[in-house]
Amino acid sequence: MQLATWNVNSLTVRLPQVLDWLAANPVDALVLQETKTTDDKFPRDAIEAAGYQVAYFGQKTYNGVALISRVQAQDVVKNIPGFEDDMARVIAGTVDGVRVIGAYFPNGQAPDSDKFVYKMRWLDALHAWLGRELSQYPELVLMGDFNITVDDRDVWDPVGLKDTIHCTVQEREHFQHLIDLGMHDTYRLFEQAEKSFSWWDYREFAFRRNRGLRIDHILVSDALKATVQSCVIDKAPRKNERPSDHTPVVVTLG
DNA sequence: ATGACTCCCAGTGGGAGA
Repeated sequence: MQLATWNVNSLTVRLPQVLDWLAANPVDALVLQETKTTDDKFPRDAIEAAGYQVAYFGQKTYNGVALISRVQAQDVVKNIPGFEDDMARVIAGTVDGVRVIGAYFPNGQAPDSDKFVYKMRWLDALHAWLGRELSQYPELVLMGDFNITVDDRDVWDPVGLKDTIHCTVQEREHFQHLIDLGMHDTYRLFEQAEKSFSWWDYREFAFRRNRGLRIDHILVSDALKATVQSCVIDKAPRKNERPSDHTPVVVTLG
């Protein structure tokens, strides 16, 4: 079973690239972030024509998530139950017996901002809900754009970016709290090249210079850990014309 | 450098992303 996550930075712009990518990478499920489109405009037909089912939860201009899967996802949940939020950030569903949660974590803007306070509140709510989901669905995958670097290996310039957004101690503590529930960062279960990132700024030729961050992650529960065969970042779509600033991450479960 | 690039909704600029 293969699962993937991709922040597409507008599905309207990136739909052809998503369809091309799925044709070349026929994964069982793909979660998207930053679809930036309302549900009435979601390109459902094009995705179904490619042989996939889809559940989606969007809004105008910002955010928006989708869960694309070979078999229809069951028991779909949108956003974090009990957490009041006007942003569309989470979609969860059960695919082939595996609970799949796709999430677009808040950016946080800057450590002293209101948006950072919201990010911390959102992370608390996610943690509480993930605990409940794990007791109901032991075989669980949490993946998406976390907007958090796990440690300095995930940062192109850890000295220059120390304590800036995505690299703060508070964000990394929240990530560790998720791990402490019995989750595993699948990328680090394997030997990986140094300076491996999933996002590069559009400016200053950041991709060409490999000035990036690893902020897109795939976490699996204890029950799935032994089945993980690989976790790879697919840099190919970042080389497309009009690329997303993020590139897909793919996990293979045996 | 409170920049850079891209997307969106707007509308001949500005917010947000990371």
